[in-house]
Amino acid sequence: MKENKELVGVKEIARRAKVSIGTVDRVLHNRTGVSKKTKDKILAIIAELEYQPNILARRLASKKTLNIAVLIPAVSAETNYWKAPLDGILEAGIEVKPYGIAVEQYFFDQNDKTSFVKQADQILAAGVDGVLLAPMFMKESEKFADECKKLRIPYVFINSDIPDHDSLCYIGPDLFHSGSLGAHLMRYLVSGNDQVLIVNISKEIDNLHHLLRKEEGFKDYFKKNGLNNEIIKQDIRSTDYASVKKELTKVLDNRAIKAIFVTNSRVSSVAKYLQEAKRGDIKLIGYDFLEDNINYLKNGDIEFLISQKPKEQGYRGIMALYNHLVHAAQFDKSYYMPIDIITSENYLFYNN
Amino acid sequence: MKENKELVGVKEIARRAKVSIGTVDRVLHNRTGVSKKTKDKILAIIAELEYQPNILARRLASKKTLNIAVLIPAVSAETNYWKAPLDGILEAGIEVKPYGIAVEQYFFDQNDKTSFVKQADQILAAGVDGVLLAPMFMKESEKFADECKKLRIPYVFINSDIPDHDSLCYIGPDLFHSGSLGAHLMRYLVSGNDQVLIVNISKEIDNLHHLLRKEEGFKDYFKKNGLNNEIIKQDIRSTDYASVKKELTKVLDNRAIKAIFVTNSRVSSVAKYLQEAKRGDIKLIGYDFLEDNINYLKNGDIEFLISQKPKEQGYRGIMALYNHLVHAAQFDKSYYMPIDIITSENYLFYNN
DNA sequence: CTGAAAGCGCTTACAG
DNA sequence: CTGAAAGCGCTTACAG
Repeated sequence: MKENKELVGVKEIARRAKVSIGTVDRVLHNRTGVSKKTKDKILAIIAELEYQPNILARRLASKKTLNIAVLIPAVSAETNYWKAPLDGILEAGIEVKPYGIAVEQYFFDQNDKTSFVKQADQILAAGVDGVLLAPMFMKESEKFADECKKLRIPYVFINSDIPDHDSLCYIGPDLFHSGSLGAHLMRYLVSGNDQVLIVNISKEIDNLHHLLRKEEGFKDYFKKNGLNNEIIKQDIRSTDYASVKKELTKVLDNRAIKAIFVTNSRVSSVAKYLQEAKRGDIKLIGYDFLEDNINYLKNGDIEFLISQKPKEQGYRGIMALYNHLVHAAQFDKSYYMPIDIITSENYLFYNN
Repeated sequence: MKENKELVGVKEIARRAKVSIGTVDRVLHNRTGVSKKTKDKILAIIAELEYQPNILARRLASKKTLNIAVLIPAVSAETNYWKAPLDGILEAGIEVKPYGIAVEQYFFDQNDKTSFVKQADQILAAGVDGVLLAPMFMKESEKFADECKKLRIPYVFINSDIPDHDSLCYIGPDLFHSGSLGAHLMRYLVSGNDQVLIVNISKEIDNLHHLLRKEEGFKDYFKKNGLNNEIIKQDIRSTDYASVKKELTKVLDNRAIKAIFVTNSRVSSVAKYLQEAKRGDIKLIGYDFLEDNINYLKNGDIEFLISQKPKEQGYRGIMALYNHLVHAAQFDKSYYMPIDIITSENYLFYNN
């Protein structure tokens, strides 16, 4: 019963349509130079046979490799968060290489828009078949996306989204719910009227909407559940430890704060401060599976870390492009990552 | 600089060795009928060139498909836990199909060893290239594994392990740490001298070592952290609700239990009981992302669910065999799944 | 023990 | 607008 499947190939289509396989190939790829009449006939046969091209043969015969460009922040001394997505990208790259896909990285500096633009231009100049990018800088990213669109180059966003911008898809966190989960966990750490502190640490204004979105989700949870804890908020716009220390001292000295929610991976500097200041009584929740953070998690200085599979984001981003380019696959517009909770008891088994 | 890579193929090897490509193919596949001398010469050239076979061409030319057999419990009315691994298996199956891999399922009844043996025999009779199995029944699984080994059929264990049995690898949970995490979460729900109850619900003695291992991890955490809560344990060997109810009533009526840890997915029947008995004061932790459980999680009857990526286990199992059969990949002996924590705030984003 | 040829299902020039 | 041929990098008989 499967046997008839065996016969379905360009050859069989050509036989039925009484044309050569070259012509079949032309309509398969929507190339010009085929009369409407024969094209329609071939199309009908393709539909009838439910023809599925053999991608092995296709990629073998067409010697050209498909190029995917990756545009993400460089791993910096300041934060190695982007190491994880890069690992995922590299892993996927190895996996798809045998199928004729080449992945090339273009790194930019998170603190420098011009480096983003420069790299984006490089990609355009190189001429690629697909792009995976972290659209950190709104305006610049939109511009780049528009260029890609014009050139009919598919692109995928990871880590943060620019909605309604015709990306193939978005792969990353749902920030609002991430914040709500933080609040939910917070609930196990405080009671009654304990005061809670939210801390945003970032000097990059462009990214601030990330943090704010988490903050919203956090506050929403408390309101929705009728909790009356006072929630105080502190923005820290210099990321060096001295500044963090100064700001924290100021807030904590004047209040009876019982627990802190740090909206990004900088939670380790808060942990460091609490340790130094001997404030083990204050519970801490923060973000990301980074070595520093894990160390504080281990000794109990951090209670929970929330993580959103940074490695998988990179991996899936490449795979989405691969599946689109090679298998012409369709996707959901958004693929939200799970919101993982990491504690001292399960961090050993976490894999990004 | 990459250009020389292009030349590396059977043709180039044959040219250098001054033999035909047929002979190269023979040594590539370790077939008989090649003199030691030419074989050595070819091997040397292969090594020197760092030859990597083109798997596209390989699978295209060799028309035969590779068959992978899957031996797992059937999804039953009693529990649909195995739906998730099956989904993962199916997904992987679709993914590898274009590369000439066929995946076939063989289901057995968790409560009937003979069905396992029967299906195992079927697989042996069918003659396959690889096996993915859940070795629920120890002795029978060992026997089957030994047969596979004799026939040089690679096999992968999922969900539970039989150590030292030459499987290609094991993909599943680390049960002990899973239990410890349960205890860690429990700590947020109880205080001081609150009593804690562990509940095992299962009629299948074979699987009991699973549950016991989790129990050990749970208890170990309390001991290790110097907690003095009294831990009571209750085994329930009939899985119907009436029995669960009866047993729970008995335990709970005589004690001031503050929280319950259920060692498997049956946590929903405990939740049901607590709801009926209006014991919302008792906190509940259990296992697995199943619809019933999630419903109780949503209304707060269950506080935490622990899950270990059942779908991913199936997916990775197939992929491991695929990578081994097609790419001759090597693996770690054990691949432990992350231990995920699911709450009312993040279940929407969980994906097995 | 070894080689020469055909073929896997496509794509890519080239010719008309 | 269409066809015939060569070739992608392998494997598979078959012949010697």
